Amino acid sequence: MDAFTIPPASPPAPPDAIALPAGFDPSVTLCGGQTFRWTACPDASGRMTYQGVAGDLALLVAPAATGWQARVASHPLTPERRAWLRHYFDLDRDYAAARQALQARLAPFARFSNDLARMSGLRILRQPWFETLVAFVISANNRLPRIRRIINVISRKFGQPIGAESYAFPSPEALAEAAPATLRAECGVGYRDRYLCQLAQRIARERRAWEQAATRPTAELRQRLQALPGVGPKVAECVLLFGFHRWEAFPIDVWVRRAMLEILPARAPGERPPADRQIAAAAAARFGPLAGLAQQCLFEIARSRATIRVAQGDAPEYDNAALAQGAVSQKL
DNA sequence: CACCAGGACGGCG
DNA sequence: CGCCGTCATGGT
Repeated sequence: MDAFTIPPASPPAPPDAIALPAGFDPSVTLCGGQTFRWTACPDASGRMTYQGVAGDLALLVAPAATGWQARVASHPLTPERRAWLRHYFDLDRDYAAARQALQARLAPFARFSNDLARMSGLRILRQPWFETLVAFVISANNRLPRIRRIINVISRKFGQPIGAESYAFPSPEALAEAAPATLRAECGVGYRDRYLCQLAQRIARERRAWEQAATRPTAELRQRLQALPGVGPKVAECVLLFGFHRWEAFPIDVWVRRAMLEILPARAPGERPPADRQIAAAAAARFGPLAGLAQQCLFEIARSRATIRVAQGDAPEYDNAALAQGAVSQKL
């Protein structure tokens, strides 16, 4: 037990719902880049609510008298399901303490330090690892809206129905039945079709070994993940963080790479941009066991900066040609 | 139309 | 090891 596993004080739990901690931000947590199974939709009175699937439960996150609450829309809320939801939302971790420590580590970087306040309601969900694995194989060279669509189509075609209009993500065995041509033509996974077939068949065949692997040290689990088809360094880190909840994992994608250029020591003009290995080392040194949370904050901050500028019709905020030559964009 | 996206893979020097 | 072209698909 470390300093970040102290149970936080939670609002009183209603009998038929889970109370989410004060300050919880469903928009950045459920509709950001870590899960692809939630959609925001206003209710009859215009208030924003969030519908999603977690495991084999259909959920509704809605505003309550004090903050947000999560209701199970598909099943009665038994004590077992309540415990499962507490685990899913990671309620036994003190995010206030983690955030405070992260704020201190980012204090030298004013722009991040300021934007970090907007991420105060971000939590790292504890998602089922097989779904996470498949989702982030699909995420490679892809965009968030299309990833969400693909995941939902796959669930509808191969997963168990939950209630009227929701579907659980398929088991490895169920997904292993899918033909590559079906995944490509009907689910839109593109060239990732054979990765997904091989992946599902292998996990189904090695299911017991993978349940054991979940208890192994991060370095070993990382190595096993990267040996899977379609799983490279970045996807492996995402599965470690979001599927196995290893907070020392630090996924480096285009957004995080751009953000970390601000944190790494300034380079001489013309010097090559840092390799991912160097970025990872810098992240481990600066963030340590908070690397995963730091990464998700940096990701959401960098991406929100871009969408704000796009919405304002401003020029692109990142000049990729300049970045390739080693120059940091002035607007970043 | 070109370019990009939560990259991975195979081939090459 | 590092680099580089390629890989579907859909949105700007």
